[in-house]
Amino acid sequence: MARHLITSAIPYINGIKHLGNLVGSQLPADLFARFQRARGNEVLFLCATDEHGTPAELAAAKAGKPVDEYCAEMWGIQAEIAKGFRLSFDHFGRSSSEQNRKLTQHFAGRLAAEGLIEEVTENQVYSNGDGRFLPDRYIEGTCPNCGFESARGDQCDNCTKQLDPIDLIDARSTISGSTDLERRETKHLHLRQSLMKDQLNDWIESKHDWPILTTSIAKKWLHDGDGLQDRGITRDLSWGVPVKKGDADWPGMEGKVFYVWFDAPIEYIACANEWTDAKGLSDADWQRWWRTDMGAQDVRYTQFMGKDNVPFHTLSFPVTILGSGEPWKLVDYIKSFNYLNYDGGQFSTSRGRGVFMDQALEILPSDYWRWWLLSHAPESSDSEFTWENFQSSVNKDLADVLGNFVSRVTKFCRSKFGEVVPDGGTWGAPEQALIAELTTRIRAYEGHMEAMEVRKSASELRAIWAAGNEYLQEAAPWSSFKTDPDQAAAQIRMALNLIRLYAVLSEPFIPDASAALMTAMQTDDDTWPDDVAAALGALPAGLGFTVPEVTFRKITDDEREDWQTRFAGVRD
RNA sequence: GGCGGUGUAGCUCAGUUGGUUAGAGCAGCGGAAUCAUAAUCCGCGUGUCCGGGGUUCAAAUCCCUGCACCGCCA
Repeated sequence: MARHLITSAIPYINGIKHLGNLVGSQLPADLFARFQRARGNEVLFLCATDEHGTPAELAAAKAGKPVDEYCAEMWGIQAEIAKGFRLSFDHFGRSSSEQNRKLTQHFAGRLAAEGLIEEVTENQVYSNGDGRFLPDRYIEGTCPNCGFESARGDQCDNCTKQLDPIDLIDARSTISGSTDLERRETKHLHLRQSLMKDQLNDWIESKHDWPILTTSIAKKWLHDGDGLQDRGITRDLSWGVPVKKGDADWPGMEGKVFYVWFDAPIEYIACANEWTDAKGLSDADWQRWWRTDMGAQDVRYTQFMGKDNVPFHTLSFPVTILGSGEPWKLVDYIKSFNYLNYDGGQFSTSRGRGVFMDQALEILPSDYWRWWLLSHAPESSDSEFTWENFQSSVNKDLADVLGNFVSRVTKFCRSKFGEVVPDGGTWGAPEQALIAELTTRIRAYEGHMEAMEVRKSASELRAIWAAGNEYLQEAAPWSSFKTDPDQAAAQIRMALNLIRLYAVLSEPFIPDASAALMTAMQTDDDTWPDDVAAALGALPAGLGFTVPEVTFRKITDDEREDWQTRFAGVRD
């Protein structure tokens, strides 16, 4: 039995994510996790919220709440929505956890001991009005170059000139508007990534089977310009993991915290510890997933993320892992995704453009979204969501091809044989041909799922559904019933078994519908069809079933038009 | 500005290391069937593979160049 450690990029805490975020990491990760579980493998699937940093502080301030309270609340909301989408995390953690605090400090201590951390004195802008240092992008003023009035501290959006915040005319804090700003010296820690450039390069170069998107982004950052740069890993903030060297204080770093990108990926590990703590398990139970000296040597670790997260996962986090000098599990495969666009433009969190996860669940059950998003996952390039495409895909694939198959089979059986798997008759050439085709297709499906070829998997699954309709058309039990009821019984018995088979195969994509079909067929036999012929005999003659309610309803033109206008505008 | 990505049928997209008449799903057209959520099944593609050069026996696929759209710039 293989062991799969699977993580999805952790979503930032300040608000509800849109469908583009969902399809770029959590959803395909869930697909893979569900598939591996269905194959009987051991899976630990983790995700969490990324909670630290200035945006969280500002969002909390805007909501009029203490930041920890705000984060706890938003975590609850995100966790609830994740459940709504049936994301099957073994644990949904928080980067602000005690476990992550300790582990982040531990890694910092190890990296310091390995000579990978450098203390650097910098000049940064301090706002007396806010009582804090301000990151460049929270400073605004008039551009000394072009006179643009709301140039940001790092760059003027009008003339694109790179700026130093101190050069801005009438510089002010965008947080409070205060103009009482000054330069202050402050000390920060830099992670010396550049020292590990060659090691990282060798590692990336060895990954021939990774998506080109992943390796090309990693190589760009490794080799662009002066090559991989060291990065500051601390900030003058209060909301974050306090800077410590393991358990020990870090002289000169009092009142500072680690920068989010340092502690966020460590949460992948800490999350496993949160999981064992929540379950009342021992440390050994999470370490066997994360420490190659404590049982993780046979673990295969796969990460899922959008392309914007690739640099952190291919370079920064590996520096933390490798640089620690300890036997932590390094990622084996990084599956990255391009962006999903919305109706001719980008999804926009700030402008409220597009469909957000909570809104999606308000208008349709999760299976509809899961199917469309996964079958259109932006794997090779950016892809696009349009309501027309969503409507036609969902109606055709789910309602017509799969849903109607279930309907026609169960209703025909009910009218001719009653709500029970009919007895009599035997398989002939059409059945053997069907088994042969399904065997070929199911093996292909498994291959694509194993390789995380999401779109290809969806397309193969759809073909497997269609094969049922093709078989019915050829067997025509409504016709054979008139002359040879036994033959019709064998044919419909086969068709009823196809429903169970489809439920098992489709579960990673559409878990709710799958469960409903299993219930309707009155079975809990979810054995994977390694032997297709045997799988098609799982429901024996005499077994009762119920005709399911409409498995997938259709999206009407009126609904589509309504949603189209509703989600084009601005979200409150 | 620098870097990167994308540009293939009306729509959404496949096209591995260059190699037979460039493919799938949807939409459209024609037919079959009537068990079913008017669903299903079968058949049907005269596409400047963004434009222009080049390499090659052979390019959607490699090189140069132009255009368009998009993203990133710590």
